Amino acid sequence: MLADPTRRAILERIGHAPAAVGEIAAGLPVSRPAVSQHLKLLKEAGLVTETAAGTRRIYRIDPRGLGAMRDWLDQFWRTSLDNFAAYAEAQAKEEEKE
Amino acid sequence: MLADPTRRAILERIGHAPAAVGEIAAGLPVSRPAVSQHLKLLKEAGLVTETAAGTRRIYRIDPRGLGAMRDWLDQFWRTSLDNFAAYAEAQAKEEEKE
DNA sequence: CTTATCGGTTAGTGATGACTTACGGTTAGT
DNA sequence: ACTAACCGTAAGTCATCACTAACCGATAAG
Repeated sequence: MLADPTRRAILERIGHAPAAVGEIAAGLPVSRPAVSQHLKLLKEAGLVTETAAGTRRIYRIDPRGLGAMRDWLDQFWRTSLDNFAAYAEAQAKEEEKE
Repeated sequence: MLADPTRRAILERIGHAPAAVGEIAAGLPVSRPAVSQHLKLLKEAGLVTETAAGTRRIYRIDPRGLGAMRDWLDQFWRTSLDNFAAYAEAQAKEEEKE
């Protein structure tokens, strides 16, 4: 998902300020349909929302999706730290025996 | 990077407890060399550390790399929220004019 | 109604990358 | 030394995905 550089660029672009598809594509070395396809995936992933404004579609960051991803990583980070600490402690006791 | 399911599975595996390559591969539907290749990338990405133990190589989560990634996402999340709020406010003032 | 702008969709192509098989190197045990 | 266990690497294959070109629908302006 966030592996693609173009997709990250798009996210940072509309993370800075909401923008239409054409505007985003103008600042990137790819065509407009490519951006459109990325936005479709980002919308399905819940990272982006779309609002119609005339013929233009304004895309914005969806704080909920981004927050959820943050929470997930945060959770994983914490449990990993806990297990890391637990193992370090167990290791210390093991060496104490010898 | 974290786009690949196998890679996420490996991370969660050794996030739970340190493990050798063969042990990790045994719990996954892929071959041992595949796991080895993933671990190479994860090590280069700073998400994992390797320690030799006889013929076995024990892999662990590297809290620094994982924390860095967490911080990056956290930073991005916060600035996006700020810009989101700023635009909402500007929008409110704009409507106030009309 | 006609024209222009804006954007989503489809089909096809090229590149990236995940995987397996085969091989070689290193350490532990006998 | 010989054998076995464990692992990294190289080469090749196959699927996935990002991209472009072409097309069509919808809205705005004249």
